[in-house]
Amino acid sequence: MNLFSDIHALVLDRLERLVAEGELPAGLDFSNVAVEPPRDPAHGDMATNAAMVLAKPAGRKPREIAAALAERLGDDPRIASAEVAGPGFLNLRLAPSVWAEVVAAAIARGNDFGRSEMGRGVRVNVEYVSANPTGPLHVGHTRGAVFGDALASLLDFSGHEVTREYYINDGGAQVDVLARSAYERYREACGLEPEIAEGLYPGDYLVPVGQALKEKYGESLLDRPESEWLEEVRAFATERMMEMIRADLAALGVRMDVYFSERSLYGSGRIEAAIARLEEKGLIYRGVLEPPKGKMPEDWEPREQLLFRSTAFGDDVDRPIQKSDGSWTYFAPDIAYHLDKIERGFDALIDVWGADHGGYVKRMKAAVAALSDGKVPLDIKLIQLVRLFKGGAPYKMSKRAGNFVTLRDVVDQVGPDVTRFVMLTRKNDAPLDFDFDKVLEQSRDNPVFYVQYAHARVRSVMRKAEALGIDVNGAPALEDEAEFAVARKIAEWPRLVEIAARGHEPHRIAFYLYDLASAFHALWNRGNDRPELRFVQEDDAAASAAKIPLARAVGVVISTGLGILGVTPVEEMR
RNA sequence: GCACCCGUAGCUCAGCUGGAUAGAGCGCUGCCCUCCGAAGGCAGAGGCCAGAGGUUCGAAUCCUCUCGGGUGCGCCA
Repeated sequence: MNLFSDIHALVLDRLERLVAEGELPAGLDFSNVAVEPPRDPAHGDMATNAAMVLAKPAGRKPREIAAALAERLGDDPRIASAEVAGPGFLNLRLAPSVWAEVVAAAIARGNDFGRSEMGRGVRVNVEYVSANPTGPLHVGHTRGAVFGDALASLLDFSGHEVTREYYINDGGAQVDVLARSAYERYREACGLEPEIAEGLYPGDYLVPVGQALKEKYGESLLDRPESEWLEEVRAFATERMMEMIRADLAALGVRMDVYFSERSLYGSGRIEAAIARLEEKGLIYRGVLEPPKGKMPEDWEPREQLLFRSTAFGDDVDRPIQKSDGSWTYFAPDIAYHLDKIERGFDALIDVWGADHGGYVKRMKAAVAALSDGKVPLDIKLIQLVRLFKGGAPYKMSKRAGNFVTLRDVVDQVGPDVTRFVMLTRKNDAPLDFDFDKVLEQSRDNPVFYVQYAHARVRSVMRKAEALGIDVNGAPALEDEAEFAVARKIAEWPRLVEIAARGHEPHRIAFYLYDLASAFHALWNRGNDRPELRFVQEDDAAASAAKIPLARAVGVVISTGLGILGVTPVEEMR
């Protein structure tokens, strides 16, 4: 039950009636007619802009149309009143019974309340994390992981068919560096002095890899040229890194459907095939790029390269797909990878990247547009930095990795639930401050606590009701304004899910849950002064039975919302 | 130099495919707690939505320009 779409449908029906009656001309476009919650509760429960949107094409004054629409809406039992206001808004007040129905519907549908059919039949691929397999995941990856995972869940909840995917960047020079770094740890394991040269990965996490190499190969790799061990050590170390990364993700509660290896594309002919596809469209040519303006590289010299005509799709310059030595740039396998996604039949692609990759967005969109003939949209979400604090002071740590704070450091300290929620308390493109102390604080200004506390209060009510033998399946009855405020918030949930899903903005769920918790706590606090508003009233089982459904519905929505964010709702606060 | 992101209360940030008098938390001011629903509650002050034009019934939101901050700019991914 989505109350807003129900009323929206009602408004459209009455507009059709006005057309049939000759009050409005035929052929009007109703697509911009909206039914929304008004900012000011004094304006009623819902407002529609229909009259203002239609005034011009209909050649009538907005307030006249609004008045006519108000009259036609009056015969629906759900509409208690319809008033023309301001420049032509129509403010609707709904019958009290409607809110009780919403509460009942939330309880009846449980964690499916708010589930949408919006994405029915739409296959979406969400690619996120995709960190180089050269070390443990750090905080930046953590935010991307949480965002991508919550977005995937949100899309699933709104009816899309979702695939969660990780692109393993195991094809470039960085995995050779990994191999050399692991080799030094191997030498160390063999009792030799490791030489961690400049540019190699110094982190302790490679020590066990070195030991494992010794267990597998003994000392047979010592004193042999790199060319003889590089490939095997690289494959071994990469596999170990991916095991570690998978374990890190698991600790955060992230589970991918597909791990796609960049390396698997090399030598398979698929990169060549992807480039050939672009070439058929006349988008590949040999040319020389202009040097970048303003910041001339020291060793710049004009060189002819193989270029992709990304400017045909809005990019600023054409992009190289081959280095001057003839090998592929990182862009080439990425093109092939995205072609693979297109060929797997996805209707929409989403990539989640760190904000430092922003300069790469246009060319990737250009490539996908070219390869899919514009049929498969690619949305790229950039994740801004996480700034770490502890007790208000900047936080630095280098336990395992040498110079950065890892996902494990964060999860071990505050737990996966807190980590996930906090990571979603900012828009993806805004920097996020993460304070190890504040996120565990039990106070109103900590949204994690505030939302969990609301859920715990609901559970507490339910436990108490059961202990007292109160019927928790009764019909809801609402009387106080604070109760209606909570019910209105609950009614917004299905609408919010669709808005958040449409915009690929999971943070909206977190903000909504905070608002819902806030309305719930306000009602709860009201019970301090007015005991008759308490959910459980020990001396009045009938009153309790009428009140408890609202609390229960709040619990349903909070647990559903937290579920989308990947956060476990708590039963009680400790 | 160019591109992308950002600029909203003292601080940190929300703000729905353009909607009415722009919201929340912190901080500030005032009132309220003599247990068992105060790990606080209620109320208030605080804004030229960076600035200037434009689009329209209507702009924080869309377009252009300016200013300020961040990120990136062949042979790293």
